[in-house]
Formats: sequence, structure tokens, C-alpha cells
Amino acid sequence: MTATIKDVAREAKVSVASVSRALNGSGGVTPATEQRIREAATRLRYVPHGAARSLITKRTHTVGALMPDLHGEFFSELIRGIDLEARSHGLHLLVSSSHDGVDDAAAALRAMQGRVDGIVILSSPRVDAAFLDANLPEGLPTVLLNSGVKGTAHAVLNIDNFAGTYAMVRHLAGLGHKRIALVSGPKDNFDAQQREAGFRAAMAELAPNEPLRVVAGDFSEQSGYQAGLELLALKTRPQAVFAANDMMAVGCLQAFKEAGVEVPGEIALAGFDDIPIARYVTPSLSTVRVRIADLGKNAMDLLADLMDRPGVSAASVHTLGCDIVVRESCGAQRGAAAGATTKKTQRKPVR
Amino acid sequence: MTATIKDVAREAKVSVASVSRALNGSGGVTPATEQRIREAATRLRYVPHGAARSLITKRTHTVGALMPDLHGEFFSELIRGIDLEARSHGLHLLVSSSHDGVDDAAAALRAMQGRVDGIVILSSPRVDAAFLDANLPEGLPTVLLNSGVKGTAHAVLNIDNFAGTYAMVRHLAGLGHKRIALVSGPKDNFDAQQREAGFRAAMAELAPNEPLRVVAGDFSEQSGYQAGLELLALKTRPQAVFAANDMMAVGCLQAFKEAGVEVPGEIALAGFDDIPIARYVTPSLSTVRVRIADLGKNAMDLLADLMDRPGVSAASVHTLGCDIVVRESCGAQRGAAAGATTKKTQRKPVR
DNA sequence: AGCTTCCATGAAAACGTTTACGTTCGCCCT
DNA sequence: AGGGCGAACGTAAACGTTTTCATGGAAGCT
Repeated sequence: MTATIKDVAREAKVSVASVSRALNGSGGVTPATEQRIREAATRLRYVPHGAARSLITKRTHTVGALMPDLHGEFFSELIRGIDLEARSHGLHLLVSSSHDGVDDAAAALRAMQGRVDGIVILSSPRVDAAFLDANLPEGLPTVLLNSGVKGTAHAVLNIDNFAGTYAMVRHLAGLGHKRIALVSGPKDNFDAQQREAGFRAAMAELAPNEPLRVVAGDFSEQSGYQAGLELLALKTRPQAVFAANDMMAVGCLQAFKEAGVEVPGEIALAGFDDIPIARYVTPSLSTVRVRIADLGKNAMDLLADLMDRPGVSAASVHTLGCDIVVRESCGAQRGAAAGATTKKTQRKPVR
Repeated sequence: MTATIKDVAREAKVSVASVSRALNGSGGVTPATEQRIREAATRLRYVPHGAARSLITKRTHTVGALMPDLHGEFFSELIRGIDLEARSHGLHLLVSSSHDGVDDAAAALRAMQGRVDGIVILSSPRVDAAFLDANLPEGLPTVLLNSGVKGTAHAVLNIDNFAGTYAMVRHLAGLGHKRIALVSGPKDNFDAQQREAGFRAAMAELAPNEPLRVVAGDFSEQSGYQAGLELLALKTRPQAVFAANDMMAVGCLQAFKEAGVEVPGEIALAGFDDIPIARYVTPSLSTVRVRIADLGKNAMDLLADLMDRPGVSAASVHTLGCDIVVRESCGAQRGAAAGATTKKTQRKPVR
């Protein structure tokens, strides 16, 4: 079918060893014969058989990406960042997404065994330390994304949820809002936990005398809508609402609109993530921007590092900063134009 | 390091051949010894070495996905659909995205050589018949997505752009609009071409006496905004505007808003794709819905079919229908509630 | 009881590479 | 001029599987 190294050797009248050496640049080959070999190779459209190669070298030049079942921008941008960086490291990307259950993820992990040189894992609540210990092949370089697991065996890369939230709350407080409410995320979600912690810390420092207003959400638009209704029903209505993600903020916004409560006039609103929709709702949504592609890129860099090392001291924790994006919904841009196209947004990096 | 088949054989006191047979269910093994082998395997945490296996079987159980550099929903949903279906076929997914140039894509294709049993290629204008002939290994099962290439060697799966556009134009015409303008997409984009063809066909049939109003866009929001301005400047303003994708429709909408032209009151608007943003702009955007995950799933099914066959008669062309989604921007729901959460949208399948 | 048949099992080849180890040969050095 | 040395190249082993073929023995048949 397709040409093998033997065919090239015969064509160039050398041994297979010389072909291998010439094509891999391992030296020990005369420029003249190297040229002859290269010509023979292209003439036969020779491409080395990856499986055979990795059988002997024990390297697959492939990294795996294991992700829960998620839709939308986050997924695609993350893959994009990882893939781009992987390519620049000469690596391929084996994707296994859409894992709902533990068994599902375990099977995927097992199937990756021996097909990849390293793995990036985007955490879901199911993926905890115990799961990793049980299912990760020992010694396989691993980077955990957005994970609370402080394992000793793998690197962890997190979004700086805490600082991002803190900065946004400070921004809101700076606009004069003291009664700030939080719409929190799922209890078992790591990002949600950190965002709530950031909120509590910021409030403790910036508005220590205010009672804490936290209403529970689950990151869905629907739960944001519900939370919005609850907040409006409060005896003393908050001046500002910080939703732990943008979808919930959008839900809130909808509830406020339907109730005829003006945003940001009567109540300010902010979210977290900067999903594309945030720019297009009316009023446009102030939020904390996560540079997802960068997250993927950094994760890949981290992984490449781990793979180069002799596997010692893999444990480390890294953090990716985020920016706050000021649009209309928080009331800081009262005079700004309202156009999506012409709209100006201010962006400040956190820290 | 990790256990090999020999270790299992020793542990179970049989030959490697028996281990292979037992674990692959090839028969010819006593239930008793099979059990013994299975126990030994799990005890040693044995996982077959993929590379070694595919070296001899010539199957990688992996399919490749080659895609241009695109962001957002389309990418993630497509991958999601492909991955999900691949898994149900027992296949892995090797992704190579973000290819801007021809050389880039060619290199990626070459690198996939021997690592995959089949490929799904999402077309970009650069990927034409000549490119495929030059870079696709002969006999490798291939499915082309959204491609104008009518090759004899691969299967092609397209969105039914024509019917989708036709249906939307018919819907607009049914609302009484006869002067309908098109904002077209990039000239070299296959989807854009088909959508324009659908538009022309529909207009020829439904409003044969109207002069054709087509203004050029490039699928970007910015170009939609420009197109919107051009349309407003026309001597006889159109009653409805059909944008060849949603991003341009959003740009149009912005232009209309800034000019104080009411949508859908003074001018109706529709797009194509049903991106998530479409639901959240005000007024919400009527559009043609493409079930992207289904597209990926069908592509994968097609590919799996090709891989099972002895590679004969791969050529075929398939089409995936789309639905029109009626929201506020086309003026059909004058009395409907405006809420995103409570918003009701009608969906009709095309044909 | 003897012969055939069949089934479980083992030995070994094959897949396409890389690489450690020999071998050959030309060259330099004294 | 002869011995040694290093560069270029070839031979063969190794990687971990699957699979073909051979072998043995038990079971079935006459």
C-alpha cells in the first residue's frame, strides 16, 4: 500500500538504518547520500509509520484533552488555545469530551493510555483526587484545569476567580454601591466556590457593615432569572448584583426588565466570564473577562514542560489573571454610546 | 514501567497468544483460563499498547478532524457531535484545527497520515479538489463538510443552505414583504454561494417583478453594519432584509437602531445559523437554524460507514435539513412577549 | 479398541521503526 | 610504511501486539 522505510532504502540503495538516520537528522550520514535518500523518500511519498515509531521510541507526540460535556465558547476557545500551542510544540491533540459520568471519564482515560504522552484535564466536580489516583497511569504528565485538587502528582492551572471577583466588587463599591448581592453558582463547582470566596472577602473589606446577601444559583440562565426575582422581593433592595457567571446575569437582567426595574439606573449588574452574548444584551453586561484561549495555551505550555522533564516534582499550582470589562450594566458609563459596533469598553487587568 | 502482555502471560501461566485471544474475545479459550487471564490482567492494571496493536492490525481506531481557524459555537458543537458519535463507534478523535493557510493544512494532513483510519474535513475556500488530491493519502476514507467539491473519492455532507434560505424568504414574503434585500457572504465561501442561490431562486418565484437588491458582506458583524447603512440609503428602502449569517444580521440591526429605524416595524430582519446571540439581541432575531451537532454526528456516521466498507464507491453527497426559527425581528410575532426566558419561538422544519 | 476430529494452547513470524554494535575503509600520525 | 582512529554505513535486535501454524490431547465414532 503505502511505502515503508525498506522501500526507501531499496530505492536509495542504502540500508534502512541510513534512511532513518538521514530523515531524522541523527548524523552519521554523508550529505550526498542524505540527499539521495531524501529524494527517494519524496519520490515514494514516504511518511514514517507513526505507530511503529512510537512503539520503539515510546513517544506518541500526542497529548490528550479530557473534558466534561460542555457547549459553547468555553470549550471551543480552550481547545483552540491548546491545539495551537500543541502544534507549535510539534504535538497532536486527542480530544475526548462530553463525559457526564465518572465511568465515562474513567473509560476515556483508560483508552488514552499509551496513546498520549500527557493529558490536560478540565475538572468537573466528579473528577476529584481519588478519581485521578485511581485512573491516571502513574508517571503520565498531567495538567489539571480549574481544579481544587491539590494533588502532589500533577500541575494545576486555575483562573484567578478570587481576584477577578474581588476586583469587580471593588469596582462596584467604587461606584457608590454598598448593598451588593451575590448570585452564587453550584456548590460543588470549584470556580463557583472561589468566586463566592472572593465576594465574601471583598465585602468584608469594602462594606463590612452590610449584611451579606447571597442567593443560590446553578450557573443556568433560568436560575439567574429566579434569583433576580428573589432579589427584587427583598425588603431592602440591593444596589448592585454580582452574578457568578454571565448566563445567570442575563437571567437576572431579564427578570429586572420584566419587573420594569431599570438597569443600571435602579440596580447595577455584573457577571463573570465575558461570554459573547454579554456584549449584545441591552444594556451590555459588565463582566470579568477570562482569556480562555490563553488558559489553554498556558496549560499546554505547562504540560510540555512536564513532558520534557524527567518527571520529577510535577506538583505546582498556577493562576491565570483576568480583566474586568466595564460596559453599561454597572452604570459606570452613563454617557457612553449604546452601539454594539461602536461601543467602547474599558478593560483593566486585575493586579 | 507499565505491564505488557508478557507479564500478564507469565502471571496467568499461559502464552501471550492466549492472553491476546482471551482479552480480544477471539475465541478458542476455555472459560476457566479466560477468567484466570482476566484476573491477572486487572491485577497488573494491564492496558494493551495501542501503537503495538495498530502496527500489526493497521487500524488506529482514531479519526481525524481537520478544521480551519474558527471560533465559537460552530466549532464546539461540531466537535461535540463528532466526538460523541465517534465514541459510540469505539473511535477516538484527533483534532487539528486553526489552519489559516494551505501549507498549514497540508502539513496537518500529512502528520495525520497513519495516525487515523479516516478524516472529517470542514472545508475552507483553500481546501479545494486539487488540494485534496495532492494531500489526501489514497484510499483513506474521507468526509467533506460544507464543501462544493464534488470529488469522486470522498463523501460530502452539506447543510441545506438552499432550502433554508428559500424557506425563510418564503416566510418573509408570506408576511407581505416583497422588497427583500440580501446581505451576501464572502464570494469564495460555499455556504454563502448556496444561500445566495437560494435567495435568487426564491425571489424569482415569489417576487418576480422586484429588482434584485444584493449588497456584499463578508460574514463579519462589521460588514453587516456597513450593509445596513447602504440599505438605508437606498432610494426605495427594502421592507425586509435577509442576512446570509447571523453576525451580519446583528450588524444590520445595530445600523438600523442607530438610524432610529424600527425593527421589525419599519423593516424586517432575518439571519442564518441561529447562533446563541440571536436569542438575546433586541428584538430577538429570526433565523435559520442549523443543527450543528447533528451535522457532526451525521458526518461521523458517514465516515464510520466508509471505514467499514472495503473502500468502494465512496463518492456520495448528503444534505442536512435546517429549520426556520421565527422570533421577533421578522415581525411575525407582533403580540408575543419579549422576554428571553419566557420567549416563545416557533420552529418549523424545512420541507 | 483404534482411528479420526476437533479444540485448547504454544511457538514463532510479522508489522515498521530506532538504535546499539560491528565492519569497512580512508586518513593521519609518528 | 604501518598501526591506529574515526567516519560512514550495514546488521540485527528490540519494541508489544496479533495471527498463522503446529502440537498435543481428549472426545467421538465405528
